[in-house]
Amino acid sequence: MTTEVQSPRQPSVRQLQRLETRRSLAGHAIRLFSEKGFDQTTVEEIAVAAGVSTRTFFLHFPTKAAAAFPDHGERVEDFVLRLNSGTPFVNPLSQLRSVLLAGFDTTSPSRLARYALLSKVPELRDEDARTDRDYEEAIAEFLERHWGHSAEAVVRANAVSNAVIGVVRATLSAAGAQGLDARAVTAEILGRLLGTPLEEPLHSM
Amino acid sequence: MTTEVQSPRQPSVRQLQRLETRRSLAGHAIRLFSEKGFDQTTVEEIAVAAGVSTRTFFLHFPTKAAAAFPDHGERVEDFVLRLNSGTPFVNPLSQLRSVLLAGFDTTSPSRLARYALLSKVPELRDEDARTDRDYEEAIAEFLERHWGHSAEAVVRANAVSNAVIGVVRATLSAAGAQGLDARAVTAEILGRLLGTPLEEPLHSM
DNA sequence: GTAATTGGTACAGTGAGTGCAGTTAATACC
DNA sequence: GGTATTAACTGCACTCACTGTACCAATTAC
Repeated sequence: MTTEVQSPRQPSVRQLQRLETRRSLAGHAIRLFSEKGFDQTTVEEIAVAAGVSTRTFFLHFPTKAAAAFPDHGERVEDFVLRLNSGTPFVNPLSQLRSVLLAGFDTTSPSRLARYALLSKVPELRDEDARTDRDYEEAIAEFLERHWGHSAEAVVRANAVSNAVIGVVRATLSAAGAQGLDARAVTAEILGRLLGTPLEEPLHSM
Repeated sequence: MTTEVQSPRQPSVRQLQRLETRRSLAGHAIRLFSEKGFDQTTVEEIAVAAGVSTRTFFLHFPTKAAAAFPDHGERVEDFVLRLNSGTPFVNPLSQLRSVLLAGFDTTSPSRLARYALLSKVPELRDEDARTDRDYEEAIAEFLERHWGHSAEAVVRANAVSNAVIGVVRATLSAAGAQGLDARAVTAEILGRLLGTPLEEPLHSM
C-alpha cells in the first residue's frame, strides 16, 4: 500500500502555493495599510503588489480589513485548545484566568505587531472588535459547558466573557501605548472580576 | 401659535422639515431592515420610501447602518450628563454603577426596540458594537477625570469601562432573549467588578 | 425687496464585494 | 503512461455603498 503517512499531513505543492499567496497578500496589505493608510489603499493595489488578480484577494479574505489579521482563526483555535486542555483544573474561572494571563507571555511578535498596526491605522479597530467577539463566544461557550445552560448561567457566562475580553483589550492596547505592565493590571482586575479567592463560587447560582 | 419662546431655541420651519425627513428615513430604514433584512434593503429603497433622493439619505446618516439607531447621539449625551450631574456623589465607581442601573428603568420603548431589532437583524451588531464604544469612551473619560491621568489610572479607567459595557451588553441582549431580570444580574456582577457592596442604594433617581 | 443661507437634487464617479464562465497546472486513478 | 478530475487562479460584468460637485428652490436675514 502506498501508505498515506500524513500524520501532520504532507503539504502538497498546491497547498504551499496557496499558503504563499495568502501570506504575500497579507504582508503587502499590512505594509500598505501602514504606509498609506487603510482608506488610501485599494484591494487592487494589494493584489498587484502580491502578483495576483483582484479577484484572487477575495478568494483568500472576505473583506479588505480581514487581510490585516491573517492568523486570527488559528489564534482563536489555539486559545480554545488551551482553555479546554491541560491539567484538570479546579474551576472554570481560574482556568480562564490562567489561560488569559499565560497569553500575555506568548505575545511573540504577532500580537505586538497587531497592536502596533491598530494604533497606526484606526480604521482597523472595527475589524479588531469583530475578531474579539470570537474570543467572547469561545469563552461563553466554555463557561456554559461548565455552568449549565440555565437562563441565568447563560447570561452570566456572556457577561463574564464580555467583561474579561474588555479588560484584556483595554490593558493590551493602553499598556502598549503607555509602556505599562499590562499583565499585572490585568491580573488584578481579573482577580476582582472573577473572584479573588478563586475557589469561591459565584453565589447567586 | 405665536411668540412661543422655547427654552433653548425656537425651531425654524427648516429645522422641523429636516427633523421630519430624518425621522422618516430612520423609520422606513428600521421597518425595511426588519421586514426584508439588512443586506436585502438598499439605501435607494429607504430613500424612495421616505420620499427623498438617495443623496439626501447620506446627508442625514453617514452609513446605511447608522439609520437604524437615529437617537444614538442624544442617548450618549444624556448618559454623560447623568454621569456628571446629580447630587455630589461619594466616589466615581458608585456613581457609575447607579447611573448604569438607573438606565435599566428608563428603557422606554427605545432601548427595547433597539435590542429587538438587533436580535432580528444580526448584521447590525457591528454597528451596535461601534456605538457601544462611545459609551466606553465616555466612561473612561469620566473615570480619568476623577482618578487622574497617570499611566496606571488611564489603563484602569479603560479596563473598567470596557468591562462594564461588556457586562451591560451581555445582560441586555441575553436577558431580552431569555426573559430574565437583567438588572439583578447586572447589579451583582457590577458589584463584584466595581467592588461596591450590593446593599448600597440602587435608586439614584 | 434683495441677498445669503439651507435642505434637497442630479449626476458622475470610485471602490468593495459577488457570480460566473473559463484556463492552467497538479493530482488521482487505471 | 495516459486520461479524468480538481484546485488555484483569472477576466468580466454587475450591484451597491458612499463621495464630490454643481445646482435649484425656498426660507430667512438685512
